[in-house]
Amino acid sequence: MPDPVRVRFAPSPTGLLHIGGLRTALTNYLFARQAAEDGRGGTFVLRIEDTDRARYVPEAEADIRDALRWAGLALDEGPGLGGGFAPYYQSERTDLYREHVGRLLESGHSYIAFDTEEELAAMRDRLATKDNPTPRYDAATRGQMTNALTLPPDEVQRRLAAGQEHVVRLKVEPGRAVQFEDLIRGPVAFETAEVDDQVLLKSDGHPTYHLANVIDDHAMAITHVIRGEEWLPSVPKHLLLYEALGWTPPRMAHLPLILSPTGGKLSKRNADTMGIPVSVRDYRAAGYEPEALVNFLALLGWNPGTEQELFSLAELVDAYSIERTGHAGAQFDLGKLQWFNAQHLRALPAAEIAERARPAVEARVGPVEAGHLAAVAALMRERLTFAHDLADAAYFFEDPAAYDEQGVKKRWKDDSAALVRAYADRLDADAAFTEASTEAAMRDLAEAEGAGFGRIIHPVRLAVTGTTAGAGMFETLVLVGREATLRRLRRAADTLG
RNA sequence: GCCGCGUUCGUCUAGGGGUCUAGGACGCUGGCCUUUCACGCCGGUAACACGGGUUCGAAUCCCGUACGCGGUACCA
Repeated sequence: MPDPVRVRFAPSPTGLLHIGGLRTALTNYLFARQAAEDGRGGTFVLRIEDTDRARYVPEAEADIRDALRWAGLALDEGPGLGGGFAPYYQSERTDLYREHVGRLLESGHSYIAFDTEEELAAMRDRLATKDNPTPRYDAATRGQMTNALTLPPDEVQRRLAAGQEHVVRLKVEPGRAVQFEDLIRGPVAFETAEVDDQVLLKSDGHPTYHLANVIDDHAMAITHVIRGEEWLPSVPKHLLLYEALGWTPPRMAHLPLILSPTGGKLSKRNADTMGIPVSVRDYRAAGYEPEALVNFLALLGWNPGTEQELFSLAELVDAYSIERTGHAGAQFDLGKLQWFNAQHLRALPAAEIAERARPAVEARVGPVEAGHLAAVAALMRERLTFAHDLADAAYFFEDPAAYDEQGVKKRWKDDSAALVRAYADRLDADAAFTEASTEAAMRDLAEAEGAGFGRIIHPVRLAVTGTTAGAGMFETLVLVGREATLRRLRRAADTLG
């Protein structure tokens, strides 16, 4: 019986959670949930990889949690959530890393190095050529550096006793092939000659990503490592570490990257110039529904093999299979995300759309009554891309402040004022004021005046809503209400002449 | 430069030797519906990077080239 499935999302708290990070989290979440449904365990762990104190941003963790919660990705284990593998902050696991570094030092799999940053830079400068612009610290060069492999043992001891700053490096022996089976890409192979003597323990005493990651994944019984493709090149380092520590590595899956709409890296700067949000917080602020973002992200680089495109999170859990993930980077298409947004939005109950639209609507027209707002949402749902688009239909709550210029030019004729006034008079006598009665009133008027229906309905819409577009005219009138309709009709007749 | 990973409509993708005159979705577009705008429905546009090979047969397998992306840090 295989070990119960445990996966982790291990962000570094260096800034706001990225769209790419959310995708990684989502994939891990789906993998865990599906395993859980199949009775194979399925624990989704959050681990905070705060080993880079220089880039540490205190607010980042809260942002990450907010983003996950908003997206509906519930955690099973992590800081503050319990689980038997605490602490979940790497900054609190330093002793564990030091202990294992001690083992690696003893077994000869790693060594101490004293080179300063300047010395490393000097080495690279000295060794760099046109054909080899970035020389590595590895078997070929370490003999020229200042480390426990080149210094006499007593000198090493003397320096350590004197408190000289140092790092611990992984001793990588060339001449071996390291390979593994990626869940998404299949067999991937590397030569150890291409792997550098990676720093494992930094001079500030903190581990690097590679060390902490391997130790924690093992210590936390992680069975599947699912992360972005940018990590693929560091897999051999990790595999060598697992081997040196005598551990069985977890299964690994490297997700294709999310690219900018033009194919490049979806960096913050890059995205900004294209008007694309990059942090989850920005998507939220822009009015994207979490269901839509999740659906869109899931389908970026993955498909169910059927023609279904609209998925809820629960449906994704059932349909997901990591083997069906594509291998190539996927360009981000904001237009398609917006389509997903419209689809998910209109699938919501009217009352829910109303509540999601409420902040934007109230910012525009002040407090609105829930029932009325829901009725407006029900009428307008098919015309919305974002919930906040409902605020554009402010005429349901207040008289139009202006009339669409183009619309007036096109629809407001010489006889419009008279017809609108006449229609107002008829509605004045219409006590019922229903969709049927208001429509009948207009048809009667059209017939009595010998005017085309369009001669009346368009000016009426302009008068009542200030625009030329919108839902059914009579449904709109009923929602606007009798008093407001009459007032607007007469006012438009006066002001537009 | 080197290493790794990729490459089907503009974009997301289906497809894994014959069923591919390459399917779906977004976008764009023609029409229908509707005396508004949308929605919906019907239609159109548009792709197997290139060159060799294997095979009776290749979008699918192999090799090479080109191009793209990632990595090449005491960042993750």
